[in-house]
Amino acid sequence: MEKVNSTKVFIVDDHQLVIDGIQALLKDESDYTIVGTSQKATEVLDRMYDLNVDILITDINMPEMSGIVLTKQIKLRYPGIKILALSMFGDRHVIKEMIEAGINGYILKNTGKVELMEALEKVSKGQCFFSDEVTKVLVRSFKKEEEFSHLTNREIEIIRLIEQELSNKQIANALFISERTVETHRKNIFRKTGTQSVVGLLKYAYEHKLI
Amino acid sequence: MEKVNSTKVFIVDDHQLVIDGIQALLKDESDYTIVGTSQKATEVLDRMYDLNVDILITDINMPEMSGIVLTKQIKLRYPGIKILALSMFGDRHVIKEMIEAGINGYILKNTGKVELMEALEKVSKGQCFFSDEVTKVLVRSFKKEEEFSHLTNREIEIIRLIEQELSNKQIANALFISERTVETHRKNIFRKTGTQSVVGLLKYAYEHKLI
DNA sequence: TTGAGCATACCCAATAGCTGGTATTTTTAC
DNA sequence: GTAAAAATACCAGCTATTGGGTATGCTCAA
Repeated sequence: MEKVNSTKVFIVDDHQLVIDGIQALLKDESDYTIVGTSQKATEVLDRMYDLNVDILITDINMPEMSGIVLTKQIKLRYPGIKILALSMFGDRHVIKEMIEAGINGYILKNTGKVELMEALEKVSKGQCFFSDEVTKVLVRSFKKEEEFSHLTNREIEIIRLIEQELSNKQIANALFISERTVETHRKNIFRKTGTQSVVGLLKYAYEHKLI
Repeated sequence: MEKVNSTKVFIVDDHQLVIDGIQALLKDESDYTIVGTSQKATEVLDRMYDLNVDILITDINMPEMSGIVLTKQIKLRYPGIKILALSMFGDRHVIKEMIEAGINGYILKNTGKVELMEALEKVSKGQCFFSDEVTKVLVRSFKKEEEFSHLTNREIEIIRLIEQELSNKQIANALFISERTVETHRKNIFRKTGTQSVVGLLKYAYEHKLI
């Protein structure tokens, strides 16, 4: 199993089955050796110390510590480790944050073995790899670049107050502005986020981590 | 690979990686033969026809058709097929619905190979298998049985529709009841949950895993 | 210095949602 | 077989939200 020139891979995912799955997929690939796995992002940092890991495959949505935080920590303490993000979703903001955190690749869990191998190969060579869907999001994002959904600070502040169950009047009092102003902000918020109700807005806010 | 007495398994999951993973895990287990896989629940029904499947492993959260609907359909048309549900979450209501739909087992994706094998073994024998976490939910549910929030099924149904951003009128249309009835249900829901706005209600729903 | 973007503010009409009732018919449970 | 619980339905009135606008200072950058 251990091979001198093989790439050392470490897997972090809170779903053991995904870990086992990837492990099974890579078992026969002598180019890759899995040197460790973990269900908790929090314990990964210390385990990196003596393993000489080449590629860290990490889930993004994990309890306790997200893949984003983990990536930042890893890149800070072990800049040599390449990171391949593995996620259920191709959310624009998450992708953006992960890229800013310094990932080398981003694949979705609905991709298969072939793409995983391709991703590992590219990443191990120092190149980048993104799933088609992720690339699509990137391109779209690049084209419109915030154009339609750039919420101002004031708007985000108001979304948070809405989430606190304040009515327009209460928000107006809290911020020392007129109720009319709050109404205008709400209108702009709905327009920018493409939502039409508080419910939709809050789902948007949760998704985009505004709250 | 094909073995006469081996149990025939079919896997449905919208994440190809999970499929590949399970496939890899079962590759060396001669007791199980994977006779097919699919990323779309909608196409599974027809493919069951001549495969003589023993166990269907199905994800629950899938686009287009949920595992719940799929289970019901399968049980209707192929009552002999055993169904092992595979999910990210141990949501009380989903578990309940799946059990009502007739599943034989329910495991979480954060369980490993050992548990998967155990589950397959029990299910293939006609027994049931539930992950520890799922069992815990079942027991808790049995003990308190709605005690603290005793929302009725209808009420929960309505909460879910509210979460889907439907207005009272739309909910009324969707459920073939009068708008007045929906209003009454809403009143009762607010009273029972101790909330006063949709926002509060949804937070309550998320906390109590009603959604 | 001019224009874009932001925060502020107002008006009006229409719609939706909330409050606090009452009441009938099923269903379920004992 | 009866009583409780759930689901259904209606009314009236009130408040809040929404969507259509318009408009004024202010700041910052081209």
